[in-house]
Amino acid sequence: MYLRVLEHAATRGQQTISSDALAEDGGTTSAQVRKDLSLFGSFGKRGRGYAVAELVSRLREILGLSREWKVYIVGVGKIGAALVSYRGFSERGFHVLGIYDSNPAIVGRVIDGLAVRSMGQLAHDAARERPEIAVITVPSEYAQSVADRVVAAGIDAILNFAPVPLHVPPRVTVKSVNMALELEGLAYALVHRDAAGALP
Amino acid sequence: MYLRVLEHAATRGQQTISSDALAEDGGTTSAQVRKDLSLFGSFGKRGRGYAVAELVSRLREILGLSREWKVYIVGVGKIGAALVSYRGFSERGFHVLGIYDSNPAIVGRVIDGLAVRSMGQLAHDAARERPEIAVITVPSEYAQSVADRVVAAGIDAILNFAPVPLHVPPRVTVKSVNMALELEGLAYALVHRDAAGALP
DNA sequence: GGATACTTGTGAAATTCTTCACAAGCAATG
DNA sequence: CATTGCTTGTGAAGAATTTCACAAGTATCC
Repeated sequence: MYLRVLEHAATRGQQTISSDALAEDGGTTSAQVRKDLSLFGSFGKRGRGYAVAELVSRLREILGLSREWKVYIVGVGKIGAALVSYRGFSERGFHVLGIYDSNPAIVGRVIDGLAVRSMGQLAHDAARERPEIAVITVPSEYAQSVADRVVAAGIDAILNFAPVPLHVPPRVTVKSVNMALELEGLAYALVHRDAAGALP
Repeated sequence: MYLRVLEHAATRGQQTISSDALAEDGGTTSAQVRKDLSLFGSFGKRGRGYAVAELVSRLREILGLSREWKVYIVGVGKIGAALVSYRGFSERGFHVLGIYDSNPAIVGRVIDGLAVRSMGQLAHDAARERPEIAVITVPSEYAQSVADRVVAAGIDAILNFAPVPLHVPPRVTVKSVNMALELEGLAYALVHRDAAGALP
């Protein structure tokens, strides 16, 4: 998130930025900013703040964004298809090079220049292309079994859009995006907004 | 998340569930489950566990899911369009009744039975239809100004898909879904998986 | 009906995260 | 070159969250 704020500051031609300004734009506090950054090193100058360009490249390095990542998208429903051409991925060096679906009516269809491959090919393709990340956008009921296949294919990172927790071996990292859950959080906030001590 | 696990258990015909089983399926610990639920009351029976059906309805009530919520989607790009017909929303009582875009080439197009309305209509429509929630799926650079318009239209809850923090008055609740950020978290995990003390 | 096996709810302890607050460094100013 | 105004980095304090651990309640079995 800091990286995003910093990049925005850079496009405005800003040379330096204080922890206070970074906090303001990022929706946190200056102490938090300084503590967070101090985890990785000492990037600022007292009295001046942080050099925007330098901090951007440091953060890119730390986050692992100074290289390309190969991504498979599994599940070509509405969401999956939308993600294939999502700017936000390619902008950050995430390169989608394979998309998969189990539905024969969808296999072969071309989306954004990429032909949908059949699930059966996944293990074989992965052995050759060695993608690091799989995005799972299949219905909840299939999410776990798809995750198992992805893991078996040697992929160690999963971005899960299904609203169920996935069980994977410890070498695999899973991050989940759960839109319905967030909406439910909003419903909760709306119902309890007047009540004292609402859940954060 | 508990609700989802419970509903799954219910479809299997399960009558009761222990905090241990709930934790296992939900990816947490039994103590956490009990503490979480105890915040809202005492729903279990010692020696038995929780009655699945009862806990489901209690959680639905607590989360504010025992009613319908009216939702506007603002920004009909790939993601926005995909969300219009996203099952996960309607299944939970979130009813999309208006979709908006500023692009005249898109306004009027029908998606899933719903005509895209122009941004200019938003305030007027909202005064009549009184939606509770707005989903913002516009490019980052417009997200804040769209949020301002949504807030001005009297909507108090925002689900933000743009990868920037939104600044809103305190009466408004914002939840963000940040797919690119999660992917970056995966990249970080991959880069640091062998290093000791990786970021959680 | 007593023994056994489970399981909750919850204080207390442990851990993690956030905020405070200030010494120390840098830049601008006169 | 001293003075003033900012700003970082970081120990220490404070707050929040998670885990531990166990008394007490429930069901089952013989």
